[in-house]
Amino acid sequence: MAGKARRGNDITMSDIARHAGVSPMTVSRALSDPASVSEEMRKKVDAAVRRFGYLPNRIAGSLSSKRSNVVGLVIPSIRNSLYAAMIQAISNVLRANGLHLMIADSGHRLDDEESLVSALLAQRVCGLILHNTKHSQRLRELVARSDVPVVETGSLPARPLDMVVSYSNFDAARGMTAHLGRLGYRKIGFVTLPLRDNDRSRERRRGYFAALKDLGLSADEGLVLEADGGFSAGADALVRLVQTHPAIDAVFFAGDVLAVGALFECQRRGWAVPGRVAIASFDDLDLLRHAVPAVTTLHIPREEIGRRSAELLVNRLRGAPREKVRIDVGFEIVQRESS
Amino acid sequence: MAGKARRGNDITMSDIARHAGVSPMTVSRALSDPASVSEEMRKKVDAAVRRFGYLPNRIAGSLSSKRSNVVGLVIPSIRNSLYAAMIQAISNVLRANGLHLMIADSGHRLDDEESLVSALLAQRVCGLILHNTKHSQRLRELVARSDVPVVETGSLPARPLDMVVSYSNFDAARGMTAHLGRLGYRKIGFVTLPLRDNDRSRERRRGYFAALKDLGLSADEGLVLEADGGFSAGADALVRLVQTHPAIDAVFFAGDVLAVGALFECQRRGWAVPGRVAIASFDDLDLLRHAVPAVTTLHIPREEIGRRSAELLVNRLRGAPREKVRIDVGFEIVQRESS
DNA sequence: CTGTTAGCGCGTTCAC
DNA sequence: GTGAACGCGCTAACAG
Repeated sequence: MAGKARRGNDITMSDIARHAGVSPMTVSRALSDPASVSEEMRKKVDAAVRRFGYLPNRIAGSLSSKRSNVVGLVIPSIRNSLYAAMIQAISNVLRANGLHLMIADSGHRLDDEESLVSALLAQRVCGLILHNTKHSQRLRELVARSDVPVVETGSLPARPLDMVVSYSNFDAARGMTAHLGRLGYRKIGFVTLPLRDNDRSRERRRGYFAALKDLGLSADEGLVLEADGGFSAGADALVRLVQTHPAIDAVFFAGDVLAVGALFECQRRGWAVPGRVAIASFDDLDLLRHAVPAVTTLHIPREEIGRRSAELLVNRLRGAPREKVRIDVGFEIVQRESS
Repeated sequence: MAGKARRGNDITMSDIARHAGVSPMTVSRALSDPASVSEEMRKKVDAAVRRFGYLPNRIAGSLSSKRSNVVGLVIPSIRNSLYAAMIQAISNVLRANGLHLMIADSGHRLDDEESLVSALLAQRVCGLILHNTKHSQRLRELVARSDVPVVETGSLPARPLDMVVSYSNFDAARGMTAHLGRLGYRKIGFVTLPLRDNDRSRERRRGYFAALKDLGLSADEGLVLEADGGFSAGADALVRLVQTHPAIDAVFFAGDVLAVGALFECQRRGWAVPGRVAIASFDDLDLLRHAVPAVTTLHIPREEIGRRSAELLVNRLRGAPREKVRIDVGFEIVQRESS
């Protein structure tokens, strides 16, 4: 499946050259590096370009120069506002540097990630950003062979492909759990997103247990629930926890909008937050700040992650030496009214 | 700014051909149309491909065949969950058809849209989806000359570039206002997103006024407020309306999360919704269904818009005749507790 | 500063 | 069913 890119009578660089009375090479230079050409030539070329509405063919340019200006991005799900801030930041940085963005959605599936990366490499992207750090073996080989700079994000892997910009899911979850402990909560529930094929979720759960241990609280598997994303899932999880463990005094939702769903459920049932049960969330959605009560959460600098990832790629493309970079952007605990 | 796409010793089709003991042409065929090659050849080629981890160079392929497999998408803002559902749908359809997606963010600026489209056309995308229907003259020329299929969305323009898949902002806003009238509300406020460079916002406002007229209600300019996006903006707008027009009994928020911000503000102030003031929103964010009270809103089938837009492109690329298509996907009024 | 030559890695086209 | 020749539109490398 593919389509004609343009009709037959497309205007080429030679056409422009002919009409400007110069060589194609001069046109090429006038367009890509105007300073390298005399003003007279430049004017002639510019005039012809405007007159015919010439658009250079970047495909041909890329093939010839062996350099592309497209960066590939693979994310687990486009439909997740968390990533939107990151993508926006990536897009801004790339654009400021004349680069373009090709986005692919892996749907949280590892094998799909592999085929997407291979498709992106076939398109000869000049860099890759992967929001995922657990990869198939073949993906690792593909990437290694391609010699394309890669930034991984989403977590801090033990064995990075190349560069990494992320925060530690373990530290963050541990930090929030400890925070709740410090506030005096003693029976802290934990609701996680699906753990399968998702090391980010697993790290968060590990962090939760580590903090319990630090706090000298006993780990009760019954206080941990796995939930799909979404408001209802959060609501259901909260209700189940409260009903099965009436002594519960706080719940930490380690994912997407779960906490808000739970909060709404409390409003519906008239359970005071944090009076009956405190609520904490992961990720600083705008929503959380404005909800009533405002929700305690972890602020992950998603925008910064995007920006710095893109900047690292840009630097590499500009010739920065190939060295492993590992940036931990950290996180922040935002204490609000819900805890 | 651009980067080496790969190191020098990249494997080419000729390399594979040599090692498989066949001609490059056979490799090409074995990969793009396996059925056109004898099983023996196919096996030899496949073996060599796997052995060397060969990845065809789609850049070269596109240049040679004059067909690309990348679709360009321009949206006003990546950071807007409304578009996420649409993008996801587009991405799914394209992927199922072997196409890729290049995303650009115009930041709601018309001149940026123009330069982005021209960059995408330079990349020789095989199709374009534009979430915007008001374009610069040069953009219209660019697109016309390129002969690339285009789908516009976001509203139903009087003078489409090519194909259109959208709903009518006018009809939707009018429908909701009429709905509020039918429910008995008589002093209906209206909060719009910025009107500048945004025909979608303007259409919505027109729809609001048209409905007031239909209802025989007087149009009071003081009941109309322009607000930036975001929760706070919605909250502020509501408070201002209620304070300047104490008799107000409903407010229709024609944009993004404004309604939710207002609802939260009501919770904070103890204003009953819909007792003191009814609230209606535009666009069926998940959030609205789960808020307390659940918010009356317009359901715009964003996912359908994305899916059908992509399908139209795919059909064209498959050879469907070039005819103007205009699909109105409609909308639905979702009556909930807030009105 | 400008032009010439020679590819980039494929697919189209036409022979066989 | 397979191969050889040619060209896609541009840029690297070198010569002038």
